[in-house]
Amino acid sequence: MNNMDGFQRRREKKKESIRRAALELFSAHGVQKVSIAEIAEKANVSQVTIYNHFGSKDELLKDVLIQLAYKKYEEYNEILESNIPFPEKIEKMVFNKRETVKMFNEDFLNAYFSNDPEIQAFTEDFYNNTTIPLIRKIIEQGKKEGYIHHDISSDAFWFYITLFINRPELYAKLDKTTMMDITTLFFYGLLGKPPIEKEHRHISWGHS
Amino acid sequence: MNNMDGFQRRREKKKESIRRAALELFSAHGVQKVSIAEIAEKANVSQVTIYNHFGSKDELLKDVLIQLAYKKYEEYNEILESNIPFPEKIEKMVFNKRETVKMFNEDFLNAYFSNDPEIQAFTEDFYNNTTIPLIRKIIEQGKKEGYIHHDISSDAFWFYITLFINRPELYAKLDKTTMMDITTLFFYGLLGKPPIEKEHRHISWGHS
Amino acid sequence: MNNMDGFQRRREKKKESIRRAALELFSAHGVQKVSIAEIAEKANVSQVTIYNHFGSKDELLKDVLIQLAYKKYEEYNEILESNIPFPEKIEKMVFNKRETVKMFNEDFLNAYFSNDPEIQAFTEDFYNNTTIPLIRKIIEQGKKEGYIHHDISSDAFWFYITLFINRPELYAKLDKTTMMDITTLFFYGLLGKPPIEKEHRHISWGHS
Amino acid sequence: MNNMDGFQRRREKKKESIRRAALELFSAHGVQKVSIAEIAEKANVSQVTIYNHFGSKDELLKDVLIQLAYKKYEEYNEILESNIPFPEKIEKMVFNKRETVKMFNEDFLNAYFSNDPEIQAFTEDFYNNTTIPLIRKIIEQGKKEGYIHHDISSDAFWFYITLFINRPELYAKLDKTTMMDITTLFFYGLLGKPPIEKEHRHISWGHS
DNA sequence: AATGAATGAGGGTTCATTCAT
DNA sequence: GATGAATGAACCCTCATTCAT
Repeated sequence: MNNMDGFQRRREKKKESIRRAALELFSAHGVQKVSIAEIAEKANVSQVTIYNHFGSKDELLKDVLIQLAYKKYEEYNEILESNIPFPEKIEKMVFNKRETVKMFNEDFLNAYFSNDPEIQAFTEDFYNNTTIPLIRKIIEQGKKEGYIHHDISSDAFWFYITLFINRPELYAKLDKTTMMDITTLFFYGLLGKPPIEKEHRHISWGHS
Repeated sequence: MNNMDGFQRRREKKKESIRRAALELFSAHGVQKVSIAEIAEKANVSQVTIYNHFGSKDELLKDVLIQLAYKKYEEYNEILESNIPFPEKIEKMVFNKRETVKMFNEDFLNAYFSNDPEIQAFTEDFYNNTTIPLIRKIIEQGKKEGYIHHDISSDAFWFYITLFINRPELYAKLDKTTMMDITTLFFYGLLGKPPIEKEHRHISWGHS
Repeated sequence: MNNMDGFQRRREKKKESIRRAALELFSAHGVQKVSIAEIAEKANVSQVTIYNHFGSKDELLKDVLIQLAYKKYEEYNEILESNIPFPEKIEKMVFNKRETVKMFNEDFLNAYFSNDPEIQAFTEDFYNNTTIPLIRKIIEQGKKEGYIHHDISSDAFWFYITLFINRPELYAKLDKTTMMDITTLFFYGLLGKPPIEKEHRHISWGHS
Repeated sequence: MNNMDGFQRRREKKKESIRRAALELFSAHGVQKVSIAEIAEKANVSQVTIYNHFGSKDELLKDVLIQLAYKKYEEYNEILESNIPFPEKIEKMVFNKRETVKMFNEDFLNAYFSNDPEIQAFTEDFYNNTTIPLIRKIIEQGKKEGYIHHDISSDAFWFYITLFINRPELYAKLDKTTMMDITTLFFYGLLGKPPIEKEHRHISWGHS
């Protein structure tokens, strides 16, 4: 039993290190430019070990993406459940400079796995059972606290959010002031009135 | 001379047909997935002809991108100079379902040509001499007509615009109502007040 | 001692199950197309167990072939010793639809183990001490009973027989009438007179 | 035009040299054991050239087989149309030590291309339109001249012939006397009467 | 100027085999 | 003795690019 656990743990550790290497390289250079050989080297295993564990490059990619999806979901959920003001929650979700997820967006998935049934099933399932409930929670909270206009559909909200989310590599280049301007634009749009005192933005926001 | 012109014209025509083929394929499948052989076939020339005209795949890509940059600039400039209300101008620029330009964004360029001096030079030059003046014109007009809040920096404005621009493949999937919601969000942000009558949005917009 | 026997028996059982799996797969798909992994799976053991017992794929193949040789010999010998008319014996040997032995022919052996001394030694030894005596017995019996023409050398006889033997996968496709025609051709050749009553062929055969 | 011919001729020459190399190697070592690299080396071209000309290893194999089929057919047809006695024709067809065709038999084809529609279509077409008419011609001639017993079906005849045909690598090892014995067996079977004077076999054969 | 032919370098994948438990 | 994990070598194939006409 103990032995078995040891096996399993080791196995999972190695798989995890392969996943991590793959994610980093995929994110940095794109899926196609990264060869199995590179991943193997970065993860300190032989190429074949990757095949033994994941079957193929595509399977590895799928695995990485799925793991990532769950991880992201938990991150967001944790933020949502936390005890900070709503605008700050949104800010954390949207503008947080967490790890790069360049590859994790529908565009990419659709382009890469155009007809893969497994990925389609997962995507649909994940969207229905995980993403949508999460969005609903967010919107509910936002509307209840008066931070989201009640006329906006959840589809539109999600789409809007998605444009801003997951772009850490873009935000990384911006200076602080611009970043704050962007945040303002996010909340108030091109025409919206910016808060009177930028420095104390969070305080000045209240139930409008 | 006349003869030469004929030659030149033919030559340019062939180059153009190669460019067009390349752009379409690159946009549809991504730069890496498209082989020179495919471009050659689509453009009805031999592979070598592409090399004769452009030197290499990367050079071809650069050429395509640069041409595209100029074309896009002219499109935007034309809209700006036109005689329609400002919000409509912005809408046209941002939400217009023109041809796909999936590949034409800084992300992509940086990822692909990480250290290419030529592309860096072009990018910088184009940004300074073309993009910035354009943005400046837009902002000026927008502020003068009261459509853009006067505190927003041009960097932030540009960044914000960029998030929405060039996503025709995303907009294509949205229904009309959602699309209108997005437009509202774009102008007023999450917290902003949406127009009273959605159907006559443009009319209702005025100096807030 | 008893324990040891138990061990031995188990061991031999496992070896046998590996042999059987290997033979089936080799016969069905050819030696090269079958991987150790497949054999291991079919035999319900790990790949390493195969190596522990047989040393290598080639050794396993040799082992399988040698076992098969002995088995076939015994089959033939048994038929020969049995109490049925000579032509029927021949028929049983030649046209019997026993298990497939596609891989067990000199062609294959020579091709696969071109220079393997062990297999050469075995082949020669087996041929001298087992095949030849068997053939001799057959011919002797056949000539004594008038079923084989006395001028035919044993080499030629063996060669002739070999052409017909071990082709169960070919015979399987033939309908009954054709099969009988082939048998006739086998005994009488292209020019030979076929039996008067096909249905009672065996009866009609006699000392010509 | 001339130029075109030159191109075509060169191209065909190279393809032919690849085909020849492939055929030799496939015949000698079996399809699977031969790598594209080996064929390329033997044909004095790069591996890629093979791919440019044939597309894949399987396509190359198909091509080789199809070419071979036509060639063999012509060989046989030529013999059949020639002006020599019937038994000699058969002998030439059957026992001729032409090039090796180990790989060219239904077994092999079926095993290798189990479900390839192209090869199935070709096989069926070739069998119906080429093989069968040829056999018919042979049988007709044979029966007319009294060399084939009139009760034997053409299926059986073809099957019988096939057992003997295309085994040059086997015949190569036999001494002359044995070879003649085999020939006798082929014509007269195990029970048949051998010709009185082996040396003048051909002469002694006549309308029985 | 344009093309058909040819290629070196590299990528994903498989397999027989060994290592470590 | 048996197994899961790991691997080096090799294979088929693709691609950007060059050669020869």
